[in-house]
Amino acid sequence: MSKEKEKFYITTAIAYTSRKPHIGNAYDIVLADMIARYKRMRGFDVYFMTGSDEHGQKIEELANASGVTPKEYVDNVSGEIRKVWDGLNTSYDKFIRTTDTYHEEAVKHIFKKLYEQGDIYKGTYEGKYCVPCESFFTESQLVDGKCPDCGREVVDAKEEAYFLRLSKYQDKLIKYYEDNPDFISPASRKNEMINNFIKPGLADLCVSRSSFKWGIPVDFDDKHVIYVWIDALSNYITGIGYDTENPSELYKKLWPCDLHVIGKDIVRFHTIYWPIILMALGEPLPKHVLGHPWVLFGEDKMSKSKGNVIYSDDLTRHFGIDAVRYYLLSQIPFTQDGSITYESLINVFNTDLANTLGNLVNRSIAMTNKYFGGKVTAPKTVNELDKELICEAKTTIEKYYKSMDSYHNADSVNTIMNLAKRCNKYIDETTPWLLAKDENGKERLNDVLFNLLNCIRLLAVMLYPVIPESSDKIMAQLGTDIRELDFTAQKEFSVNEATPLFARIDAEKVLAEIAAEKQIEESEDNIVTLPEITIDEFAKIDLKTAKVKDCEAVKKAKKLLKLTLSDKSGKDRTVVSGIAEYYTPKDLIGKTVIVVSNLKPAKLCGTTSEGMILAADTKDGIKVIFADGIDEGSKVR
RNA sequence: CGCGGGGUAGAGCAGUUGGUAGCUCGUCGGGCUCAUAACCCGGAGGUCGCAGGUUCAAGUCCUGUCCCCGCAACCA
Repeated sequence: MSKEKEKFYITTAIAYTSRKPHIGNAYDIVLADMIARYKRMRGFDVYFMTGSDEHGQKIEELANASGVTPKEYVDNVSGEIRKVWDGLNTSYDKFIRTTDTYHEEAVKHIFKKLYEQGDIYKGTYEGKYCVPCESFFTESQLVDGKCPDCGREVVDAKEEAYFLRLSKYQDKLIKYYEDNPDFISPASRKNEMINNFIKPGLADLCVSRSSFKWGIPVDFDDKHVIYVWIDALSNYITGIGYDTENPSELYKKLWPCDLHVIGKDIVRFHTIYWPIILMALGEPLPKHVLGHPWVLFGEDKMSKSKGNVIYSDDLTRHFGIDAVRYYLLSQIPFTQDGSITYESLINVFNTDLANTLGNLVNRSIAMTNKYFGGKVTAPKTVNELDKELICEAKTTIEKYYKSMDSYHNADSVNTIMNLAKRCNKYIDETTPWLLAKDENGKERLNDVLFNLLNCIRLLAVMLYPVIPESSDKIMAQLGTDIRELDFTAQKEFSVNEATPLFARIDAEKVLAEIAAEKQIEESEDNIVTLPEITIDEFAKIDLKTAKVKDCEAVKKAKKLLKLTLSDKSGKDRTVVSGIAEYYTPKDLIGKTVIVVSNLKPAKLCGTTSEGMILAADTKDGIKVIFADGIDEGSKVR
């Protein structure tokens, strides 16, 4: 307990408050939590910060759509984020919100300082502008040189905006990379940054917007709000009391940050923009950025529109917090994307937690109670089998330190579980139940059980960062609180009653439960009630039957089919529909469908669509509504 | 030729600087009974996407090629 504890400042990315985070978003903080708990265990004075990113156009739009103010909107979602983080038993010290007053003030000061010293300058943002849509587009966003939203002509336009001079710091940044080879991990991400962004030359970054209001205003030019880069990234310093004039004691103690834990999609912002902002401020750079992969659902990226989103509270309700943490921390690879499914989670839970670990703890403690009334003492002799076990325990600890220190979380867990398996094997090798039957076996039996319990103690300690609650339970059952990772630290055990840690999960039963829940949810989703409309409003929609004369896939598009429809009006109608995943052209030709014929034409992937055909969203995908046998061109109402 | 990631046992993954191909689950067979139908041992199963090249030696380096997945485009 020295006063000179080394500090360790760790952060997660701050979560965007557009909607409730799913399990993939939560991976970020669970991973950071494991590292934070580990570092505390190793005696560091840890400061662990997370939070929510609450500004931007999208929030403004979402708030409008749900009829609340942006602040009300983000208050709600930020609360949800905290609930999810807490529901995963994460041990953060501070939760920052970018709408916190101190943050907003500090960001204004940062922006102003950078402007005054010339690192931010006022320039013009040039692009293509669609007047009716009031939107800017880049050349690459245009479809056939026209507005991607409405298909109309766009004009060259300029808008005032503030820019951050990145180019000025380019060489310094490269030098920092060279001097600090460990700055970015995994290493592959670093090459990506250098090759794709730095080498081609850094373009100055637009750091303000005037197209929306929900942001921190530029205090010397109130037409503009500060865009996400400077706002969100600055949280890492404002959250610990940075300000351009009088940074806090906490800031002086903690900065530079030891580790930013972030997703691979934002590595660029944290390894290029963020260091440059800091260089411009004259502050030291973070020591390490860890860009972790994504958690996919099965093969797919989780997304609301795909309907494959998994939320951590659903998972913890069924399987417990530690099961979810264990899965994330043991099954997601270091560099490439990992995947989660209910089946795989149940499988890992049963084999690792219930069978290997839970059963080991249970059988060992049960035997100690049964044969010795719960008390065993350190052995006086050590035989070959014991030596092997103890040796394995020692190398496990070394490997554990090594993989944890390089943030290879899954490797660490794997290493620990191997020791648990070794313990199970030790039981087989030493056959305690036979020793118990032999009057002369008592002393040997004591030794065996002590060695076992002591290894289990080491397991519990090492697993603490992964499954803190279960780790504490194991320690409680062992009746010890000695947390040194040293085999000799423990001299005797007086264990408590053995109660199962993880009850095996009946996969079929639980999967059926989940499926049932999901169905209820979906039917609730389908009952979404839209505002009432009058019959006159309905009459504005011109629905007609039409025959599919021809159909082909739209080139360059995965989801689109181009249909040529005949409705007796004398003129064929082209409709593009996003059903290519469910229908082939052959399925549709000759069929009669219902078409919304007075829908405003739109251009999709270069093809103009003059209407839309009716189809139902079902849990098995999209089903076109056919009207075979009805004369084409009939009015539908 | 839009950008990026990947193709290693049935499934999911490791394979550091090139030197006899590993792990988990599953599967088949055996053992044990302290324990949560758990635990332990053994077997089967891979020409490391394909084709060339460099090398005494390539999953590992180089070239070409095929396929898959993200992003972008797109769900009228």
